[in-house]
Amino acid sequence: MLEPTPLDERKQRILKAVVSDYTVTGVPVGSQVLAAKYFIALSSATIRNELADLVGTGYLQQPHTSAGRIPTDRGYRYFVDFLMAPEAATPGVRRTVRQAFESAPRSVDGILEKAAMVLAQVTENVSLVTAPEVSEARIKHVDLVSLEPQSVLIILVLEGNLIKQQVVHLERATTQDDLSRMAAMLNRKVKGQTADELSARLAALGPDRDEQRQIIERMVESISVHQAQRQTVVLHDGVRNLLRHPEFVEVSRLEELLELLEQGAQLAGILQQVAFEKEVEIMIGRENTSSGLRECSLVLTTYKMADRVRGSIGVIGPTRMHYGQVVARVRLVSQATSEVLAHLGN
Amino acid sequence: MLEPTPLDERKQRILKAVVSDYTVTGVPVGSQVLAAKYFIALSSATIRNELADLVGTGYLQQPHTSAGRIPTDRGYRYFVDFLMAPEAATPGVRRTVRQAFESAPRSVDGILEKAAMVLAQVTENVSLVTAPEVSEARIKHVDLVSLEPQSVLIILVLEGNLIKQQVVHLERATTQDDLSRMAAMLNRKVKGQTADELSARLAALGPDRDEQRQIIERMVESISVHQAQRQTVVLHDGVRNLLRHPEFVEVSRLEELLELLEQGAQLAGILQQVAFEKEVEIMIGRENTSSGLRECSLVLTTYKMADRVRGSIGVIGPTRMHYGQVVARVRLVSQATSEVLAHLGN
DNA sequence: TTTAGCACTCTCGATCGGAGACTGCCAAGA
DNA sequence: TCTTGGCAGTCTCCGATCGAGAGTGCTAAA
Repeated sequence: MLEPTPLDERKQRILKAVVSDYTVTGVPVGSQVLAAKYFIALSSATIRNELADLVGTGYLQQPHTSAGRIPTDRGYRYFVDFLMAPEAATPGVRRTVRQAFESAPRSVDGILEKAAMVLAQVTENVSLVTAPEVSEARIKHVDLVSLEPQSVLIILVLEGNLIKQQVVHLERATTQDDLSRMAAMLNRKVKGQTADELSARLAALGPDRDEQRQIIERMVESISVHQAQRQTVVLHDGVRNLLRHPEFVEVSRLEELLELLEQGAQLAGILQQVAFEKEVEIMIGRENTSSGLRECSLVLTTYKMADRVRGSIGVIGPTRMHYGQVVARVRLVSQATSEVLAHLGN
Repeated sequence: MLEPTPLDERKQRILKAVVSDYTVTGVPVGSQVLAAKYFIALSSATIRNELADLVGTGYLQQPHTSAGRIPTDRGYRYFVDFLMAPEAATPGVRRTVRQAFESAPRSVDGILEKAAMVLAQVTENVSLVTAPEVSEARIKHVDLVSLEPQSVLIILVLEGNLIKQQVVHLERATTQDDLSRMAAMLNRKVKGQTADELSARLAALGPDRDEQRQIIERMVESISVHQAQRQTVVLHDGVRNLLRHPEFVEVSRLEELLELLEQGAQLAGILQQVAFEKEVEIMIGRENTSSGLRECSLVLTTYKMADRVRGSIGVIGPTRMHYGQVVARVRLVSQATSEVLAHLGN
């Protein structure tokens, strides 16, 4: 890692111009283009000198000797940290997002799916959405349904109207009437508790009351962090958008990325760790530990749901992306999603 | 469409050899290769004559004058209808499938997801799975949960332990106690009925009993055909497999296909109409109405669940695929899926 | 009906060369 | 000291050319 080299104002303007031009055209940008489009007062020779410096300090690179310059990961990082102008989503985009949610089904899953869809659409990249983290969510309602004599379906309604289900096997046959009574009792006992609280109380309960204990254990399991992590679903949409980017003409890159998307677990890990601190987190190229993301950037943020519950939402695209615009749109969709989720019950 | 030309036995053998060789190598197969590998008794010149005939009758085509022959859609169709030897899945594949389901979560969605995953894996193509068609499924249990004073969550457990949920808004505020009483009553009334029966009885009920009527209406809606069709989810997996096939090096084809997969509705239509008659339905190339499937083949069948309920499962791949093997594996996964679904409640 | 022989066609890959785009460096000018 | 014009050098890209290789269709003989 190079130590942070301070950039004087002109170098900053040149770096900014290179990033801006390159993200739009996709072509390495040369000194003449810069002089003509962005720095009429300067000659191309002067800009060449500056460009050589920026290459030396690691902000830019040349694909080959006689080509223009393109940003390095470091150059993009400097750009997003210091140079990027804040952008606002255009009215057209706002309308698209609003309309998308209008046709969303009134369920958490349905809304998140719509969010993934519209985010992919407006950013023209692949969108990612994790299911909400529920280990701290309070339980709102429990229901027990007899499937077979010794087999019970547990239905949990959590804060934010999120529904979890789990099948449990009992040692003794139990009728639906028994189950209904048990459900009524459980509702009195567990309502308003979180999984953590429940599991603490469970430990204090002792080994008696077999069926009930078994059921509560399974309830805890189905909403605990461990479980959630193991099978966290990462929704994604918009893979077709990637095909339009010239950086994916060689199929091998696409293949790595697809594998990452289809297996999900590794991505889930990245999404869970990240993005709970800053408002929007950007990870550029090799900053990602995953080798499949070597030439991709992630723009991530979170969405909220019933205050305590939340998940991650964002996009993944080539490092050469219009960061300002993507950030604005990711933020917009995240806010809209939170809002729609908040109104779910009304 | 050419009228069906009868093929003598030697032409059949040659067509079969061309299809077999081409599906493995991916290279147009010439008269010399055929003579050497499949017809030692014949000279290449004889085979050339036969090949010319097969081109004339539309079973084969030449990419260009000096290339070997490849099957046309018609050639593939003849092959799968009359020439294809039945194959059985290998023990290795059987084991893979069995193991995949062992780690599946005990829910319909989870099992179908696993099915899509393992089918993509063993066929090395894109797998497709529709959600089960539930309009004829009997209702097993109803539960009503108060989300907000005027907002109720309906939870329906159907035959096969399939869970449907729906949010409904009431005109009057209703407490959870009221809802629980109503649920108990509904359970007595609607248990064992199908959506169709329920909707018929609803019509006879008259306009009184507002809340209850509203709730039943929504129940019917959430499991009726129309609703199901509108939002039938088509699971798919294994897009990365396509990248390995040389027919998808040009990205435009991939793009069309991805769009079809990501929007889903059109595919859902194809999957629903098809494959309820024969055991395994094969659609080859231009037999598909969708332009995105011009150069693809579908191999589809159904899976069962609680007898009445069923959905479609299959794969989509390039027309040049090993049909015998794919058919065997699609059938295997479909059977395994049905079996696992049948044991869901035990 | 089958086969050997042969001329012909087309693709594919390698090679080559020129146009174009930029650069780096140098020396002169502000 | 910074800037600039000039210029030689380098590299990619594109199109043309060419030869090898593969495979065919046709013809005439078996």
